[in-house]
Amino acid sequence: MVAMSNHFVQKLKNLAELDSADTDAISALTSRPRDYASKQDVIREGDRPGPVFVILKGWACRYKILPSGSRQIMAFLLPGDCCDLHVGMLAAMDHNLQALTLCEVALIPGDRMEALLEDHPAVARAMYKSQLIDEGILRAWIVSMGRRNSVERVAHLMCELYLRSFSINSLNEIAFPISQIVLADALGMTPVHVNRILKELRLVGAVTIHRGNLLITDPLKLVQIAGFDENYLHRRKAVAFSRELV
Amino acid sequence: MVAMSNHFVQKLKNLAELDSADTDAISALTSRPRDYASKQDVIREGDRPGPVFVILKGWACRYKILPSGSRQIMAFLLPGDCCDLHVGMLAAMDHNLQALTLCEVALIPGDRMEALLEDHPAVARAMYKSQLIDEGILRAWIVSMGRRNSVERVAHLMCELYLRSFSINSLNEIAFPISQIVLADALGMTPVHVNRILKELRLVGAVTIHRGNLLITDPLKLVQIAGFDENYLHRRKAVAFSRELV
DNA sequence: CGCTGGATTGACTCGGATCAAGTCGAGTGG
DNA sequence: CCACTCGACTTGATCCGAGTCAATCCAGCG
Repeated sequence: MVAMSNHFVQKLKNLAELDSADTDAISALTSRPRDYASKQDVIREGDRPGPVFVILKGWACRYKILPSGSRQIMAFLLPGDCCDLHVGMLAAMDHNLQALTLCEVALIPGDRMEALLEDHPAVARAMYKSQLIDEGILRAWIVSMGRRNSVERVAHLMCELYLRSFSINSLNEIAFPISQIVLADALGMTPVHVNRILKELRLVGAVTIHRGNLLITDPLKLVQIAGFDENYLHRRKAVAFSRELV
Repeated sequence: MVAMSNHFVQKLKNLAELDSADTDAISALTSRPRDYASKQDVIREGDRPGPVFVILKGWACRYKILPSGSRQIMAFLLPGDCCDLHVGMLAAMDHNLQALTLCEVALIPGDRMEALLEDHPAVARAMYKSQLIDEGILRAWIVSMGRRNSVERVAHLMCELYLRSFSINSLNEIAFPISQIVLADALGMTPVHVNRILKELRLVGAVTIHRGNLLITDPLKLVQIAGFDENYLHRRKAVAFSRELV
């Protein structure tokens, strides 16, 4: 089977040495993706979890709605990202998963996933590593919410998303398909304030957002504003920002 | 081997059906715990991760220090909790782990842990489930930081810690061995404000803290203030608060 | 061509931070 | 046994970052 290498394969290859048998097995499991429209829920809080979701194209997010009606986004899922391994063990989802753009999502049944991990130890290693990194990202998110002010918070998220999508795109400009409203829900701010902060970052020449793209005009400045340390992303070879850093 | 059942065993038993061979294997790996003094770091950011840590007695936390010097706690570890499975795969810790009280910690070497998971599938299931729940707790923490005000945030944390330590203690009162300063670092607030909030919660008759113990005087009120929904803890049989809830 | 959802900007408010004292309790040593 | 110290707790006064409320602008689209 000669499958086009997808973002998922690409990501796992960055996490462990995979041979062609490994990548073929992965490709086979992700060959029949399903489409989700922008703003469509992939799975909802309370639902019984089934297959493992793998985002092949587009952006998605995890979120919760509070009694008050306000929403908090706890994670962005980029192409190549996958949702919780072993979710099937839980009785009910404790949060929602939603497509932020048109998404291509592979659904891997729990037993097929188990078999994959069993038969391909290198894939298992990559998946476990990926899970560890995801946890690190959650922890970094908590740090941002707790101890960074709004400019720092916005800048930090941009740094993270830039590095996470670096493998896909070229330099300094990445796809950034999220509205200020979504950004506000992710950062625990109001859309109004997000708007002001973006303006500020634009005025100091750090970044600009144009037609769904994020252009980092001054990487070093952005990193400094954010107080960004990429160690929590556990990338093997640090290229992007680190080149700019001392 | 007739080992005293410890909190770790107890916790895993709540997550999966374990036979005596399973529990014996676990006990064997946790029989030589090491002591850590209060405020002592167990492992530091940047360190190469080694064994898996299991908290047998006492409280610990994960935290990060920002360039500004302020600290954010991202997780509390209670007796029975264990740190990341497979950490050994990462090159460096991205956060610190610290004892909050005198702690007894078991150190399980990576290969012994691998063998345990391999030979005892039920234990593996319990561990994976535990990891999923820990992630849910991180996500709930993000929601608190992003969208709850300080009273709600304090109340929510109390609800969570109460339920998490419920298995150990009896009703309405739990050990709560953390200072207001630590609480502030966990909730992204200042110690001064934490103090005021605690006073407020005391005055409305929801909770009191006395000599390192948390007494929940009005569980229903606390739950209402927090907007607490315990679903993210994925407990099999819901007893505690839910009895009070409609 | 009007409708709609996002982006933008201004005026005003308020929750929580900051600054500054002062209190309390557990050691600790003379 | 008491004075001293040190850390945590408590309280008040003031300040500021971000929320709230309310218009307006703008682009895409049916």
